[in-house]
Amino acid sequence: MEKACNWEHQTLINELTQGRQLAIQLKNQLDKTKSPESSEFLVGKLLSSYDKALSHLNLSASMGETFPVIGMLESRHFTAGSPRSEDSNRYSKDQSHRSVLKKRKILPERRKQVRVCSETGLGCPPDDSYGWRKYGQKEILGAKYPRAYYRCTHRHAQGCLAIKQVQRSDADPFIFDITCMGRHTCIHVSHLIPKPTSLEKEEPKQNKDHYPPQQEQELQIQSSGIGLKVETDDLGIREETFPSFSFPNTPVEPEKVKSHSVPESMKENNFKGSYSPSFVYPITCESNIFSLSPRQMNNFGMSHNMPSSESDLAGIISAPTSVTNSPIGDLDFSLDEVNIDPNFPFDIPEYFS
DNA sequence: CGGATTTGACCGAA
DNA sequence: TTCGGTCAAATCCG
Repeated sequence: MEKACNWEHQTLINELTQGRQLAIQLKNQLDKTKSPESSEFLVGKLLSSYDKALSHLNLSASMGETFPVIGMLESRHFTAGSPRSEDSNRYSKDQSHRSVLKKRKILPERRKQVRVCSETGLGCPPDDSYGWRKYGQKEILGAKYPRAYYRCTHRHAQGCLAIKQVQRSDADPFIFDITCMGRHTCIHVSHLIPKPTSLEKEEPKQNKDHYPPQQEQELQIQSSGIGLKVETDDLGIREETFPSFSFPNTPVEPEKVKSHSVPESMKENNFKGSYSPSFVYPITCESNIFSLSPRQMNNFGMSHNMPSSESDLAGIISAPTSVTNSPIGDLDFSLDEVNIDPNFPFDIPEYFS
């Protein structure tokens, strides 16, 4: 843990240092009124660096309140919100109550940023342990990417009023801003039942629907740098395995990706159109994936999608700055109701199309 | 065939 | 009037 803290500290310094250098470059560019494209690229990198740094800070600041991280770095910002008293009426079919239904959100709101670092992450938003049903998508003014609206699968069956909004960050397409509102009141079962280690089978939907409410069951993921573990309050620590993440591909235009400082290796290897549906969201590209044993990699469902050569690996490992250097290795992560699930079955279908 | 997603339309808040 | 959130019909998918 100590090592991880040092590493994290070092990474933080690196990120901030890099951000500073980029800012200087940008300043010079602006002085010389160079091409806007170049400036945009630098701004993108700058934002990315600061995002990561802030993520680290948020992470550090909330130690004890930990994050589940499967293939992403997550920072969380809780925002105050007043209770949405009329929420239970909002989805009444009675059109005469539409004025009530359309009330703007007043549910307690939680925001977090989730970083994904595989190319597939660009296609889909991160998922958590709950079953979410997408009910809308909207272009947001000033945002490059649309916002997707999800509500709990069990809304009708169990009256669960949890909803969430997912939007890709403008500054860094690897970051999803997730806003969760309401609490899950739905009952899931068997979340903690260890799943078969074979990840050849992908049944994320089924897994998703059987997770217990997180307010009742606190999970902690521990990334030991060797493997990931999930710690539950009542079951202790168990080795967690992750189903391969399966979701439809949603290509991101290379231009956009480029402008957001995606490492060359990822662009070359992954952005040429053939995304691998079962690829995984590694905890971090550099710090965790490559410390996994082959078996563990298999457990992570990435065996057939991992870079096939050492050069590929090196390419990714040495990728500049950005996707993430976040060494969240020895951090403890816990789940609350809006957290990402360790199983993280990125099965939300095509997100941004 | 049932459940999930897509997407245009609708509506209220700002 | 604009924008964001939701509805619901159409469509997709297993």
